[in-house]
Amino acid sequence: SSAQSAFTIDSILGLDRPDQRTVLSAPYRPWTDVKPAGQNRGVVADSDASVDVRVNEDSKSYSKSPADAYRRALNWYIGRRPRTAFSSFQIKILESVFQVNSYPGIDIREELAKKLHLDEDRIQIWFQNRRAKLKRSHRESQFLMVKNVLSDIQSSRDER
Amino acid sequence: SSAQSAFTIDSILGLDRPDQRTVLSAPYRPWTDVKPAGQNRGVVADSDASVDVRVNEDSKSYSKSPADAYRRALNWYIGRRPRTAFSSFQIKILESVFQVNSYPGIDIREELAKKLHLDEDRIQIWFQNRRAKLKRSHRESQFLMVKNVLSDIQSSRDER
DNA sequence: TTGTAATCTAATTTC
DNA sequence: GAAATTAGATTACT
Repeated sequence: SSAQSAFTIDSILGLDRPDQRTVLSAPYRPWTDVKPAGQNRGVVADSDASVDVRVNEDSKSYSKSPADAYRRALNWYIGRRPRTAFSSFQIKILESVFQVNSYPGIDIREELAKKLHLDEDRIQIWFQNRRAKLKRSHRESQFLMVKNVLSDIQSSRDER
Repeated sequence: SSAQSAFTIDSILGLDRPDQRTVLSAPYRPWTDVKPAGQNRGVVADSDASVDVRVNEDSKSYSKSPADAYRRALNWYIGRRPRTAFSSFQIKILESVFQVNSYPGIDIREELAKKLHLDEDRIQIWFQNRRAKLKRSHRESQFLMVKNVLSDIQSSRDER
């Protein structure tokens, strides 16, 4: 029964419309949310209430060239979340939790979020990236070990 | 409690689920647990049945470096299928079909698999993920609409 | 330039 | 099959 024949590649290629994607799948940006009166441009994630003092900006003056401003505005328009800058205190806590549990469940993530004044989403992303980093470094060291073993074999062979 | 997976290989090896063993012992880091010799996986079976050699003509060429080989070996050990990289042609076809039918039956999936040189499983997973993506975007746009209505109400109230 | 937050999506798990 | 999550790869910001 050729119910399938309706979907040959050729026929499908015929009705190819380039810009249906934009209509169909708008970017998913939940943080574009209701902040009634406020600037939610806050970018830097945490606020008060903690030991955390993130003062010293060093003296890195960022170039505020029109090009940069334009790029930033474009990114905002495109919808990328402003990069979160974790405080050293927040990172210390996250790292110490990561030591004992690299896969914190929702409960732990929520608790961390509350105590560090971060969104739970930020916590989750942080752990994802942290695991990727650890895995990367582990992979590289393993690779180096293999490489060294191989070169050892090579050199011991050369000695003969 | 963990009566769920009583005698799976993973549970015996302690590779079960992260949250269950964090308290008990070392952190759960699957990629660290590599034990070279092969008694770890009961199901090794045949060699390359799922190695996924599907490098497509117009997709990015993959480097065959030792590091990559090692990564693939790791993935095999851990038991996760190597990530499939669909070619732009394949995606174009899949998207086109998705426009017309988001729930293709087995017959359509098989036909796609054959014509795109993919496993039918990959097709099915692709449609599942694609539906999830579409659902997310719908949720988001609905939310934006509500948000706009609310802010309209707010501003019209401010005008008084 | 480097490190890493953010994004996208294929694959997995649980229900 | 949906929902939630993880992994892998990449992008882009500082």
